[in-house]
Amino acid sequence: MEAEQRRSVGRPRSEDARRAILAGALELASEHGTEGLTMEGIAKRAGVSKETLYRWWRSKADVLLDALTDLGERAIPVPDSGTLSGDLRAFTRATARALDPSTRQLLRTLAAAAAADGAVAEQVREKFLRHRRAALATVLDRAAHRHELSDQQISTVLDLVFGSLWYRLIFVTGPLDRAWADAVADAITTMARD
Amino acid sequence: MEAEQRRSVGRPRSEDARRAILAGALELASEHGTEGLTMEGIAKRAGVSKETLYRWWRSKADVLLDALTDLGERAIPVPDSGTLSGDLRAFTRATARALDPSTRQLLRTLAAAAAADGAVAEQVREKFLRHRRAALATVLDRAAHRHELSDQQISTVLDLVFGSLWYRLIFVTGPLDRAWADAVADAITTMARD
Amino acid sequence: MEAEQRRSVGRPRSEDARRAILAGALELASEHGTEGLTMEGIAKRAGVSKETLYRWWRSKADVLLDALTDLGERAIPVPDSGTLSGDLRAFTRATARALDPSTRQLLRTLAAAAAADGAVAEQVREKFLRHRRAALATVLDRAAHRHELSDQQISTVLDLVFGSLWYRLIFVTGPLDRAWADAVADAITTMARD
Amino acid sequence: MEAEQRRSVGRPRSEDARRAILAGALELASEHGTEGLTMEGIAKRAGVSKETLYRWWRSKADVLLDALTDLGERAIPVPDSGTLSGDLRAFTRATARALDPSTRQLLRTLAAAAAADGAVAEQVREKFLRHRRAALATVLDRAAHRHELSDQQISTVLDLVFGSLWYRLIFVTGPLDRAWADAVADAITTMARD
DNA sequence: CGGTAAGCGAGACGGTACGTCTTGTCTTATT
DNA sequence: AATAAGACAAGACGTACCGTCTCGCTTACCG
Repeated sequence: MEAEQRRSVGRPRSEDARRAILAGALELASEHGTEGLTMEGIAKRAGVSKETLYRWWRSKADVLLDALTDLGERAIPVPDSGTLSGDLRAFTRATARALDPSTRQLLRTLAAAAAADGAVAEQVREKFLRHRRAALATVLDRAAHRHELSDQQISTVLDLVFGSLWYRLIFVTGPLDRAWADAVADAITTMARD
Repeated sequence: MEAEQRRSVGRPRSEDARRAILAGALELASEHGTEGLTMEGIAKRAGVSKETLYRWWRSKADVLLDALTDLGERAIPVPDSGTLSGDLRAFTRATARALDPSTRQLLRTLAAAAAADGAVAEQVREKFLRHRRAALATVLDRAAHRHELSDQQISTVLDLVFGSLWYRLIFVTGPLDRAWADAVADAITTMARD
Repeated sequence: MEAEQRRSVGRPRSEDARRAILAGALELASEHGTEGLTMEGIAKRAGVSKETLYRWWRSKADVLLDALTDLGERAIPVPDSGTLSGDLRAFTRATARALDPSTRQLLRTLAAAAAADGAVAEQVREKFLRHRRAALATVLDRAAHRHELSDQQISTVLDLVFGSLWYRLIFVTGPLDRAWADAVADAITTMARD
Repeated sequence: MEAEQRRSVGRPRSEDARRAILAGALELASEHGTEGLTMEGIAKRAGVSKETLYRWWRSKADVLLDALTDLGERAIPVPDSGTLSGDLRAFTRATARALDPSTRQLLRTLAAAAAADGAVAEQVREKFLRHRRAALATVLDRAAHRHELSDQQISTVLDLVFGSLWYRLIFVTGPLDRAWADAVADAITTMARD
């Protein structure tokens, strides 16, 4: 509807440029982190003029967020083993498995941007964290229906699980491996068992 | 010993400059966050030349960490109410109480620096996080002795509690108030009750 | 001829656009000089797309010259008082009188373009200077017929008179007023009197 | 005096950088004219940062003028043959001889800058034209003492001679060679002869 | 009278230069 | 030897025009 109503006037936006920019931003953030992520660098990597970059995005955080949206909206598998314990383990293990080095660098860059600027933090919440939280919330809701967990606990558990994850990611207080996944899942399960 | 052996030749280091720099860095980080924290700005605020700044510190993160060391080493009260539940509540509540707006800005700036650079993350861990973890670890150790908690759970609980804290601080997923303090304390207590 | 041979197919060129562009260019050059004369600005002022501008003119100098053609081809009154002295005074005085502030700005802009680019200089010569030189040459030719002046001197005198004019216009070494007009006319007259 | 009072504090200005910048500006202006003279290009050619450039000069016109000052202050030989005719010929011929292609390009660039900006025009007058006018004025003064010329005519003659020169330089209405030099010198001489 | 083709507006695009800012290093004279 | 003062090379910032491009719409003519 929107697209049809907004009959395009003028040269249409280049989809190639858009893709190259978002891909370039992801690459730079993955490879060189916050330091390597500059508007100048993104433009160069994408073979695009700065003008074009600034026409569509206000800042590098804006570009990065847009680039991560796909990744953010990618369907997150919601395990359903019938027990909270099983579901939690499946979720945390899958999460740990997804964290290859370049993804970690990417997420650290994102965290740095969020920590540096409240407006970015809000965007990260809306465009990125929300989907992950929703996936885990589904699991927890089911557990609540089975009376394995109280409703009030759900949001606290969300913070505990994701908090632990980002905390380790940012400050590297320990590995984010299968051992971590199981420890967190077990801790929450124990907590839920009353 | 060290000081006496290193018989100083030439002009001694200015203690005034050192203090002014660390104080200035804290102010700038508290007031304007990552954006406002520049080596240039710190030097100006402290009435000191950039040369002096770079002679003693390599980067702004280095200055900030040094400035935060006092704050980091300030004795953290370790509650002892006789129960894990009481101690946890006391700890989380005290923590929440300490988080006035400027401290939050400061900690967010610190988190941004750590997320951006692994070397900084390590320093933050060693010089800052360690003390807080040690304080909470003392509480948890006591609980372990009373068999309220298993030894393996301790490090997981540390991550859960501090993870939740920094997660909220960075992404602002919710307030860090008394309600948060109690919810986290209760969750951990429930978990420990087997 | 040309127009009839080139039987137009398709939409005819917009005369409105052409006029608006030339008028806009003159205005911008008069008001803001070289600085304010940009293709972007001309298009905007004329309410025309850059495409249209570039379709018909290659550069701003091109537009400006075209815009000045009317002014260049406007009949320049050739005085005929019967004496070289009278004719010269009439010519230089009329010239000085025509130089209101916005015209000066315009001519300075033209001079800047000519000085910056030899191709533009040639165009200025052909489309603009030629007419003025022809007018003065007529006066001088008559004087030569009356033996007030030798034929070889004519081109030198042209350069002296117009040189003095542009020199003052560009470098502002003095006013271009009636005093100047008379001084130049008298100097040339004296020279011609052998 | 000045230099001794202004005891330098801080790192002294780099004389190498200054020279490289002025030389680079001259080269660029001589080789590529107005088009090729950019602050970015000067910095690059001089192996200097833009910061340094902007620290000492506000604009390219400012740099160019500074670069031309040496050339402007270079002693201009004042001929003294005893007759106005001889002196004038010597002066105009020497001037024409000095105008090699790269100098012409340079002067055209200067004229473009002056025509484009009144403030630059004033600077050009003060720092550049003044010396040339003074040299010719000396010759004319001598002629006035010999009663070959009236005092009032002097400034007019200055404008006529230099006007003719710059007019040909900018608009290329004819060559600036020995023939031009003699024609102008003769015209002025004739004029002076009453 | 409907097809065809150039003109036109809108505006995106890759570039280049602008003038400013911060970084980390350096070179002085002073303390 | 440490300091303040401040110059320096490097390079990113965000903006402005450049000249080109790609659309869809308009306006004639020509068959």
